[in-house]
Amino acid sequence: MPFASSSSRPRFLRRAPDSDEESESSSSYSGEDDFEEDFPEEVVAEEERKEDTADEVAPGNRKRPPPITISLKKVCKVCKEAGHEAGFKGATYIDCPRKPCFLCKMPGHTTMSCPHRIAMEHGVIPAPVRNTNTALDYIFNRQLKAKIPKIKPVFVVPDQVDCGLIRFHSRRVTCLEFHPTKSNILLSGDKKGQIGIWNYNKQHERTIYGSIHSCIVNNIKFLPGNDAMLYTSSSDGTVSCTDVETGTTTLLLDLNPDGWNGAAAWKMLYGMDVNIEKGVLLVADNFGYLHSVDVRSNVQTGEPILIHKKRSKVVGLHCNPVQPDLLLSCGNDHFARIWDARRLDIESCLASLAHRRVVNSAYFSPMTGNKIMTTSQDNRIRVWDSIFGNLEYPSREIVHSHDFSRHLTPFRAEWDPKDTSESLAVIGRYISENYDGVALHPIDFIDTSTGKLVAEVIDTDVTTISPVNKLHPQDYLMASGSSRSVLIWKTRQEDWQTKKGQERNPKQFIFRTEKKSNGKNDSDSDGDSDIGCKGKQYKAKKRQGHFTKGDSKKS
DNA sequence: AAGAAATGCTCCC
DNA sequence: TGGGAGCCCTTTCT
Repeated sequence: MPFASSSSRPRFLRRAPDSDEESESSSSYSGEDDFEEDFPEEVVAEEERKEDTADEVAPGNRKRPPPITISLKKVCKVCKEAGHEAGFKGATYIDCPRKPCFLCKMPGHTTMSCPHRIAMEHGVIPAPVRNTNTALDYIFNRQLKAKIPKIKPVFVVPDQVDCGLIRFHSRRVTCLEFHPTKSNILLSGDKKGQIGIWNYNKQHERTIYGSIHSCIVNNIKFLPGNDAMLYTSSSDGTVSCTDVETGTTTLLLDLNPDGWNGAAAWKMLYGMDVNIEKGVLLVADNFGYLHSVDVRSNVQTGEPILIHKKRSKVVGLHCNPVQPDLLLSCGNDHFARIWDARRLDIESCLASLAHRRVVNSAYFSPMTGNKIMTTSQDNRIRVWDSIFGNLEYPSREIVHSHDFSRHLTPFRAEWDPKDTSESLAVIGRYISENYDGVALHPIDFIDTSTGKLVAEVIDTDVTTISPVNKLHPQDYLMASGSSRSVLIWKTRQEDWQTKKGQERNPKQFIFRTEKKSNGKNDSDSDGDSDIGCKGKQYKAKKRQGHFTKGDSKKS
């Protein structure tokens, strides 16, 4: 830095007793001389500036670049106060002690010492038990309880990467869907509006449709009985129907027919689901309204209906798998709501499930449709065990790190569609864990009936966060979207729980696509297939053959 | 290799 | 009731 030549050598240049390489790099600077001559006095240490500013600023209003301040004091980058530091130390993140716990959001402790982090049951908050003795309880006990399996099956967790397309998309992945009939086909949507189609058993059978949407694809859905067409909703305000084979697209709904009239007027479509009985596609927008499209005539039916707070985003819609007229919605007004689709108006809401923050997703359980699971930005997964019971409070709240970050696709806990006990859920984790010196973000499998963490799935090739995860409806595999990449995970073996330490099978392939900016093809050049940037230590460990997945993690 | 950008929700007035 | 500042574990590119 130019201060090196200024007449009075500032005292901060002296190497502090515990300082490291920072002052070295300062003095080695050989910057521009002009700058140095013109503004030598601008560069001052923080403490000195406080004393001198009055004299310096007063004479004239000479146009000057903003003063550069340099301090070697330890300053927390989170709360900006001195005396402590927060951030990564190696692969371990040190919390700012002045902020509430990053996991459970309660003050008085940090993430490391959070009781929910070390709890056996992964931080379940039991809800009060209420015996309401209503007619609904009677119906539940009489008609439904017997159908719920008593013995819990062994959970099967897809725990190792089988194959993947690194940087398949040009922006982060926002949604995933398996093809309903053609085995091995994965559909993926991204933030840019592109839709990827990939046969994950064949590395090179993949396509990107780039002109269906102009921004975030929020949903990809197939209609029962029609495996040729995919339906997509997007933040460009449209619903489209696309032929999987040809890519030809029909526009079904456009909420911005007059184009751009400013951000305040732009409508976006988030939640989407199909009411099979009625043959309608339901979509919800960022103004609190529900729209429906008849899928036989491909025209909009009825008027939009306000189902959440006006001008708030409705991010999720789900039709009950057993009773399609039962609709579940959720959104930015901190509520999840149950509706009778035959009578939709804001007064006829069957139940409003309150949350402390934005609700990212709300799903009925996949088989009986009798449970509800929601993911909220207050770092809690909530489960209601029976939609016929008392819905005032959830049956359980499971503390889990899936915070909001504007740079990430919102996390959504999803049911395992193959689990007959309707208790296994999958969700990506936001905060990292130090796995043998490498910070990784696992994909968590949670038994929602107990809150127990069944498995935390990692792969050393995946250093980025995986917010989008989809379990296959029939096969024991999972697709995940992590940054711009898509991956397929399979189970190591049937009884994976008992043979944890066994050797991994080699991956089929991880195909790394070209960097798009300069056209330089760096694939296969170095053999590294990291998809994140925290790779330094990881690469070093990998070269030494140091890293095995069975290793215990540090904590 | 440090820095900037992208950009959604909350809080506060 | 709304506009604007501010923001804790990102990821990518320069």
